[in-house]
Amino acid sequence: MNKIFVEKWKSQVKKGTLTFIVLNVLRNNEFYGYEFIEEVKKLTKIEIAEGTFYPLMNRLKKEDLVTSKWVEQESGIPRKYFTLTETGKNTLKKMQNYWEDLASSIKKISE
Amino acid sequence: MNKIFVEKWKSQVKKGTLTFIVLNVLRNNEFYGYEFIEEVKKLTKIEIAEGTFYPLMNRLKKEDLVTSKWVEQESGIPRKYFTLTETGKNTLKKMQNYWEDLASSIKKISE
DNA sequence: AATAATACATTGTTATACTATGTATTTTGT
DNA sequence: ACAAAATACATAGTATAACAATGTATTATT
Repeated sequence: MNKIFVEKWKSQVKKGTLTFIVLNVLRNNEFYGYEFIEEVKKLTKIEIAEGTFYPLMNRLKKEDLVTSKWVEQESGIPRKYFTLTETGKNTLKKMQNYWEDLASSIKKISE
Repeated sequence: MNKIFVEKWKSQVKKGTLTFIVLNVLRNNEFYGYEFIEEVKKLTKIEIAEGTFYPLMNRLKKEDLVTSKWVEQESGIPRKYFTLTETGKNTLKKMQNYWEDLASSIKKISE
């Protein structure tokens, strides 16, 4: 309720951006959820709440952009690994085009 | 309902991004709504629906990031001009820091 | 005279990130 | 040995913002 404007704004910027980040990071690598969140935190300083990540991945699965498989561990809880599908790769390319336009436009107007 | 994934995603990416664009464009210029929408379309190819713009500006006014004044025209409908406040300028700087981090992070992971 | 363009505005819908919460196992600290 | 923190997945409810649709009114175009 009392988050300041910039914090609320950051949360809004993540809408859509997170999907783009997820697909980008999965482009060349397989990850499981917990690992993914840690990885993105290191790479980008962006903190993805677990309550954001798992529903997001389920949406992406439903849209057939990613697949997942359970991998049993020698010890501990099984991990669910996510991979990009072909549809996911193609969709990512379209998103990359849009993002590049957007980022360069914003760069232009903020100079 | 039947918009394809990428179109829905573009709409989501605009959340937050539009606020950032608005504040950036108003940084050095005064604009009225209709003019602003046309200007952004030319500068960035981004189409801001009027039903997005006016509620957005009202939010920014309520947050004291922008002010507005009506300007009567010699002919035609009066125009409502928007200007950044000091709070708006300071807020914009914080947003710019975040955006630069985000944009460079995304650039990094998409290579 | 009709249509498009200019100009501001509101209502209702939809999508998504977040908080809070829950389950369960393993590792670390004291 | 025991408590706390970290690992790992998951869901329910809330808040926010973009958009479509619609509305009012004036001016320019054809």
